[in-house]
Amino acid sequence: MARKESITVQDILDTAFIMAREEGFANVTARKVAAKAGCSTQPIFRVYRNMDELWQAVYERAVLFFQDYYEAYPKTGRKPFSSLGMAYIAFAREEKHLFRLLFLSEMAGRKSLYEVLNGEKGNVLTEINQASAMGCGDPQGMFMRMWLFIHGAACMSLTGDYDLSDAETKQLLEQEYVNG
Amino acid sequence: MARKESITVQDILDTAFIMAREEGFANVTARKVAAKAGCSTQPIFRVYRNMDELWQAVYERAVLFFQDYYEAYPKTGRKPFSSLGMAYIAFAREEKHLFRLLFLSEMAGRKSLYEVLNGEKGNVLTEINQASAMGCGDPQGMFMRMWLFIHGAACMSLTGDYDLSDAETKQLLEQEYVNG
DNA sequence: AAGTTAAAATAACAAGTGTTACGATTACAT
DNA sequence: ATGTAATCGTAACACTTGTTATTTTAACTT
Repeated sequence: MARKESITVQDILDTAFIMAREEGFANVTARKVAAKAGCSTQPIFRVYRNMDELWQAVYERAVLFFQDYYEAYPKTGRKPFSSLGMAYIAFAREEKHLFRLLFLSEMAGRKSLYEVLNGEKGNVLTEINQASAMGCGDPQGMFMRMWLFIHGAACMSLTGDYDLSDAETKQLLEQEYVNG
Repeated sequence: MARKESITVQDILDTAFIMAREEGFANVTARKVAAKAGCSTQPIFRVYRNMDELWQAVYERAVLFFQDYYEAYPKTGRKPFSSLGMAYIAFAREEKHLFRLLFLSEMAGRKSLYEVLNGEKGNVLTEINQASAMGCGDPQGMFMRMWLFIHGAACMSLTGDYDLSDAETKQLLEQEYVNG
């Protein structure tokens, strides 16, 4: 019979994802992943047809990672979009490489912002309904305006051009909501 | 005496800049620039010590290009930051590769947002003073909040997640200013 | 113990990168 | 015309990339 596999799909995907997270997506190359996983490049191509497939898997893992990050983020904001926005901005600050991959890359097969935000839980819809219930006349437009604001803050944090503190972020977000 | 030069610094820099603009900064390689300029890679290394120097020159040219773009952009907005913001968002839409390079890259020697926006003309200061003259209590804070909004819209346009029309942009920007 | 078979390692290929060594070319002074 | 010297093209080096061919290794059946 055949030899038992010593490097699993999980080993490879785990390693590749950690590298994407810590060193950036561009560093997820066949040889570098193999080196970090402690094997040759061969097991990668047994499990994945080619590097594109591995990259796609890493991307999808990053989507799940973000959704978990949001779930675990403390829900202190009292206004709609406030917690979602704060989680998003904190994610940009703390997970720069993943943020770039998810929300700024030109990767083929990239999901839309809406798809990534929504996941299985439908966060955006929840917030929009909440805004509507709180008397917001145009919750869709509100979401869009809020999100421009949120995405702007996230990107500025990324480049270091302006990095809001959590308190500032919260205050600005809630103020922004009032103004809508 | 020596042979006369047939490929100038301008030839190389022009070619490299056009490539950065049309094909993206990552495609500005020695061989590709040479091919497009119709010469070997040798003239590049006569004029620039190495590729880093050429890339730096391309970057600085992009900064000037943006500043000219803003100067030439029609000043229809009646509120502070409105025209600057519209020009910035239009730039993101029309010059995606240059926008990435200028405002989202991790390039070494990258200027801060403020430096790029200000240039020699001091656009930001002008707008802040104008806001102050129009009775805005906290023009610095106003600028910052407006800019989060503007940058957010620009980045969303870049990724195609949400592309505002000029009219929408203008309306939102002026509405945002009122709310500040 | 020998044979089978899949997994993993080694090594190579082809294409790309920055960079450099080396001639050939060309323009001018002599 | 000849010499000089800088410019440019050719070719190479050293390195990286994805991918594949080949060999070695290991596990189980017989």
